[in-house]
Amino acid sequence: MSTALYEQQELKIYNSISGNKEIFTSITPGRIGLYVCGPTVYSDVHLGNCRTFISFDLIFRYLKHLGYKVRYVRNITDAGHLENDADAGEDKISKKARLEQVEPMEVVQRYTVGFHNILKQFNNLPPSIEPTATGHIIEQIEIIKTIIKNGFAYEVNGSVYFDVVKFNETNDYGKLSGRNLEDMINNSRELAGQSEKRNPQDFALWKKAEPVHIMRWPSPWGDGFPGWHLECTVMSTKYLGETFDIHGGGMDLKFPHHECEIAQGEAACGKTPVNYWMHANMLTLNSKKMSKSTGNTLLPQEIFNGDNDILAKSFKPTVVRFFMLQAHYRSIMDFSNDALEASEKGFNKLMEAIKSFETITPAKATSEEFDTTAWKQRCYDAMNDDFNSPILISHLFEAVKFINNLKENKAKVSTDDFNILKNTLTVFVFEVLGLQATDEAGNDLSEKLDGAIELLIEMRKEARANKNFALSDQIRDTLAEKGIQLKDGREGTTFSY
RNA sequence: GGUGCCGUGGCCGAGUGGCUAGGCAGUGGUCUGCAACACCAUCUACAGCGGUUCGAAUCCGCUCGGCACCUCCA
Repeated sequence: MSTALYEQQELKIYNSISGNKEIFTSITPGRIGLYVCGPTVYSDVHLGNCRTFISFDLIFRYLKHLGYKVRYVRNITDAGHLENDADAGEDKISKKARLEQVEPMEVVQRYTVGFHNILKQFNNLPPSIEPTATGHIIEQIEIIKTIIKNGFAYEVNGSVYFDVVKFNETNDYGKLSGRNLEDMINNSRELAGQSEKRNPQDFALWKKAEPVHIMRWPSPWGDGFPGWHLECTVMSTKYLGETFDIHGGGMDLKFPHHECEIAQGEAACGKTPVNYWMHANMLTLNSKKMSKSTGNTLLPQEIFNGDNDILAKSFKPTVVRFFMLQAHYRSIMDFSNDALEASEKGFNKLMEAIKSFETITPAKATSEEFDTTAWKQRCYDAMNDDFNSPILISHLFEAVKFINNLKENKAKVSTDDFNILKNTLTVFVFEVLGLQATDEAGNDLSEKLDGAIELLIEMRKEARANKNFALSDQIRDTLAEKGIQLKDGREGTTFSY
């Protein structure tokens, strides 16, 4: 009988609502409900968006690795996300559809497919359930009715608003974002009397659809569409329960989005919806938040193609992923070409070490310099400390150094330790961090190319044997120009591209 | 204006009271026909000022600089 890892490990998670690292306990032993706010599919995802989803993919992967059965729900927002202020704004999807003269669902489809495609390239695992807002209109209407019945919402002119002031009398609006309602009211920029809301802090649960609005559904309050904050409450409740384990999302969603979710959940169900709130920090470009509205963005495709002025070359998705995992998910991370190039070299070093496992023959005992069991535990300790992937990676590089010493016969490893080392490193690199070896293309074309390169290496070897260095250098340099690098080693010449 | 976060060596980025983070770059070596690659070794640090302490990058205060949220945002 094998014991699940989670029973042996004490996992600590930084809970945004308490501001502390807390020992994680799931509601149901061995099972975890995880909800992460997904994208609004009205345009291409940029690299900043991707960072959040990569952060939570790491978390999802590690929880699974620990042996938890994780139900990971991540929504697709395909309606209800307003462009601007909740009163005057237009639905983002509707706007895009209107501008491009297509059906809203064409917009949704195009960017949903694009989103999936990009995340797949980053080797993100798909969530267990990926529900859409438009697929849950009925549930949203039902929960609005409940909130109204409980006295926390009111209807005005075909729209329904959440009554924040009323809610705050019995509950605490602002506990997640560390605000209090009085301050918010006092510091509100909004002018009184301009709105049909009772208070500027009130937010829409249901919006009346103006005649021009193409996305509309019938409701007890007339034709309209649901408010943005509501879908997450509805879908998390439906698939994970009224209280579930972990809710994640980008830091910028903390307020108002997640604050509103707490309010909605408490107003509808009378209990707090989430035990652990997790917020992934932003990716910056020129030390400013990557954000579509300011145009300060980078698209993943631009990096994969090297098609952007700030990039000196292209980078593989897995290298970008590695780059991101070298920072902690709660830290702001700055993007730059130099930083990415540095990560790429480190990444290659890591992969080379993994490849060289094949060339290592275990000995009777392990050199004293490396304590394999302790090393393995340090790897787990790092991840158990609020998913500290940078520390994990630093430990992986300790192993890399040891492996290189083994390769050079400067150290020895026992069979048992070798297996621990190999399994642990492989599991953390591929399963937990979700990295991918870049040269496992393995398709027909690459096999043919490899054959051709092998031939050139053979010819160069002959030339060198005959001291025809002009020819040997020509072969090496011409291949280098094509991006194929020859590496002369003790056991002969290898190559990479 | 309100609230919160941050400032670590040439670059990226961990660490929150005493123990080398790590990667990249640099330097020195090994290897090589030369080189590249690779590997080994290794240097440079905690924004400034003051305080608490036997001891502070780490705690407290002030100053300077930057960022985020308060409006759509991952």
